[in-house]
This record gives sequence, C-alpha cells and structure tokens, in this order.
Amino acid sequence: MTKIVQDTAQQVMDVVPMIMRTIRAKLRERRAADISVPQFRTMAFINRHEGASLSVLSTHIGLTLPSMSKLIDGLVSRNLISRTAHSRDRRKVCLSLTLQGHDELNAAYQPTQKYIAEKMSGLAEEDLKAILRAMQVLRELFMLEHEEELNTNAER
Amino acid sequence: MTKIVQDTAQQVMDVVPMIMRTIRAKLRERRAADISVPQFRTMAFINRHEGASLSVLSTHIGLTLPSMSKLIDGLVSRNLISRTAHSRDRRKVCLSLTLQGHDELNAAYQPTQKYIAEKMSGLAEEDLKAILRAMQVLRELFMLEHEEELNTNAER
DNA sequence: TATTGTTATACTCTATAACTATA
DNA sequence: TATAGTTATAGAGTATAACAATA
Repeated sequence: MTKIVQDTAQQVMDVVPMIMRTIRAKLRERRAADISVPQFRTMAFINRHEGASLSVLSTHIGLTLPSMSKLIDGLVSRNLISRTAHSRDRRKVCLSLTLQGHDELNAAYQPTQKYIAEKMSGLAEEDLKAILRAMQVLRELFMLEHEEELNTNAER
Repeated sequence: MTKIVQDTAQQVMDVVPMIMRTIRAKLRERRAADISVPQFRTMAFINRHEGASLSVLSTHIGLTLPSMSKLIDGLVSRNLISRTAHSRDRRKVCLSLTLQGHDELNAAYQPTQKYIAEKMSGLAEEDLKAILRAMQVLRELFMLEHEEELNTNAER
C-alpha cells in the first residue's frame, strides 16, 4: 500500500464528515419541523428506490423491523408516503412517496444544493474539475457494496 | 451560477452521504459495543479540540446542554474522558480524552481508514491525485463555517 | 445580572419478544 | 416450516424546566 493511498484515505475520512455536517445542518434547517432525521433519510431512500419493502429499508437505514414499521406509520399517517401490499407476495409491503412527500423532500434538498453551489461558485475551473472527477471515482468505489443489499428490492 | 458548479454541487450531495454511510458502518462495526454514535462523535471532537467546554461541545454535536452533560457523565464514568474545572473560569468544564479514551477512538478509526485505503488501492494515480486535490479544496470550503463556533474554545 | 453547567421530570425513539398472516 | 410485517412492552436518549455556582 503506497503512501499516497493512505494519505488520501485519511483525507477522505477527515473531509467527508465535515461536508456531511454541513449537509445535515442545512437539511435540518429547512425540513418541516416534525420530521426526524431517520424519517427524512427514509423518504430519501424511498425516493431512490420506489416500491422498496420494509425489510430492505430497515437494513439500509439501520433500524430494526419493528422500529421501521413504527417510523413508517408516522409517515403514512401524515400522508408523506403510501403503503400498499405487494402485488405478488402479499406479505410484503410496497412503499412510495406521495406527491406531498415529494414536495417535502424537495423543499429540504433544493436549498441545500443551492447553498453548496454558492459555496463553490468562487472556485477555479481546475478545482471544480478535480472535485467532479473525484466524485465520479468515489461513487464507483462506494456504490457497489451499497447496492448489494438492494437485491431483494429488484422485483416489485 | 454556471452549469458545472451546479452539477458538482449535485454530485457532492449525492456521493458524500454514500461515503459517509460506509464510514459510519465501519466505525460502528469496530467500536466498543457500549459506545453510542453521539458518544463516539463527542470523543472524536474532544480529540481534535482538547480542553473543549460543554457548551462548545453541545453546539457542535447538536445536543442540548443537559443532554450533553449526561452523555459526558457516561464517558467519564467509564474513564474514557476526564472532566476538570477550567483554570481561570471555574464555571467552565475542561474536557479531554484519557489514555483509554484515545485507545478506544483509535481502535475504531484505524480499521476504517485501512478499509478505505484498501478500497482505493487499485485506483490510477491520476484518480488518486484528483481525490486528494478535491479533498484539499473541499476542506477549505467547509472548514470556515465550522470553525466559527469554536471561538469560545480558543482559550483554555 | 448573565453565564456555565447540573438535576428532575417527561417524552420520543428504538430494541427485544411475542404474535399474525402469507408463502 | 420460513418469511414479512405488526403489536406489546421496556430501556436508552433527548428535551424542557428548575436549580446551583461562578463571573
């Protein structure tokens, strides 16, 4: 393992949480007051994986099935997501965002993205390109393991 | 605001949480079973800001003062951090890691860093350089606002 | 009188255990 | 018999309110 690899790993471990802190803070600032962070993450996940089941969600968000079930209860009762039975396997549940859920999610996401864009608007083009390339590479690297757990979600 | 800035902001918002998820998962995997994530974050913060006060911590971690106080109770009782009175302002508290606290922190951090380094070990040198540069730039960008809240911590 | 931190109390969130329904 | 999800109950974590000590 060369030195640059270790240095880079160190930098990633150091900087990524810093950025994440800002993203979280902004999201928190903008989201409707009565949505918790796990609920927000849940909505974001369902947005990316329409029709996800409860089990898949609980694995991804890191909650137990009962806790996830209760969290979903809250979102359903506020009409932010819809919960219907899976068409072929009636044990399963099929979750998706309502229109209102989409709106809530966007209302939090967009100002955050705008904030970050403004922050970066003074950067030299070379720096922007480096960031863009870095993000592409890192996405490849960190996506694989993340998608494994979604196999069960492939069929709806 | 040019298009590349917005694209890059989008990528950052998309990829950073993905990486963060991996970091969190690894940390969780390795840390002593009876330390919560907020406790872990607290220890990491104290490591970076030796002698931090309770108020500074609660602001940074995002807990109220009473909650922070209780969390610290738990860490002190397990001999992971030490809590002494500030030398000049005796209302304040002066927090630092114990030797054991350092060990616990490292025991969680190091395997995570190693994991990430291994993940990146196959990358082309150009990609590594792009990541390194991106991290430098992003650090500058996201550090400023973060350090503001630490002014009160400067003097011990 | 303002600031720093702690104690008391209540509530929310999450987990484990037991259960129901479907495959 | 195994899997997906829900309900019941208990414990941990966090907040608000009231308080103590120092500046």
